[in-house]
Amino acid sequence: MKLVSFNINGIKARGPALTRWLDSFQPDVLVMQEIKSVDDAFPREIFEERGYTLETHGQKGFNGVAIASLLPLRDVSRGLPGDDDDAQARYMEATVEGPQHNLRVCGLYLPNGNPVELDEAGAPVAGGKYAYKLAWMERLRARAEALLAAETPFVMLGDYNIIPQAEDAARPKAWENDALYRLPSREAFRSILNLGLTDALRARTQAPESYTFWDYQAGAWDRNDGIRIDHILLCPYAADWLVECGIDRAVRGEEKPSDHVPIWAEMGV
DNA sequence: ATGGTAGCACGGCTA
Repeated sequence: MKLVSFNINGIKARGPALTRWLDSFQPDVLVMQEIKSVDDAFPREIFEERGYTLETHGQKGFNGVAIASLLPLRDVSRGLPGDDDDAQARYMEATVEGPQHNLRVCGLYLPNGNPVELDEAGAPVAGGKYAYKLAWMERLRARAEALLAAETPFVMLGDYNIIPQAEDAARPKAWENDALYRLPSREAFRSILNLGLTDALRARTQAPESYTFWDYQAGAWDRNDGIRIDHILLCPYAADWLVECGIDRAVRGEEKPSDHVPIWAEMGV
């Protein structure tokens, strides 16, 4: 089964590029981020004409996630547990019924967190975007812990907005104080990994320049000024089922691309 | 310190 995460940066603008990629790559399960659409305005025909089941969790203007699957989906849930007041559409889950195993697929769009607002003691300002990011990551950690405790095989994949290590950025120095890379952000990501999850890409390659995002600005793609922020994290069961993992970098050089590219995992489920 | 680009939706925020 080919499982993919792709931050498409706006479903209404991405139609042609997305359909070209869908027809060539033919993912079995696709989780999308930044659909930037309400559910009713999502052009479902892109997927339904190709035989996909589509589940969306949208909001107006920003954010929004979706799951498309050729395999049956059940028990779809929307929203990350832990804060009933969180109105941002950034998380959904569905169970994919594979021929051999069921897999809980958790699609996520982790908050960017910029600008970083700190008080005089250096603590994140309550109500600020950086505090929201860290709180969201703690909720994600708790969700992973709950799935592990239930022994539910799962994969958490999406746009994490986290650069895990220096080798995951072309210019790490430039990101030192950024919410995507500053130490507390990386520590929060590590604490999720340290539950026993596997970074699928790093389990299969140590290749340098394994980037998934290049800014539209300042010719970042032409200069290969990229960062690795889209990740596939596997629970121990899922890590055993991982066959291969890669990044479809060429998509970034095609016409009217997203600023992210797909990251995929071949899973023996 | 700013600007550089893109998306949604049509003004300004988000990234």
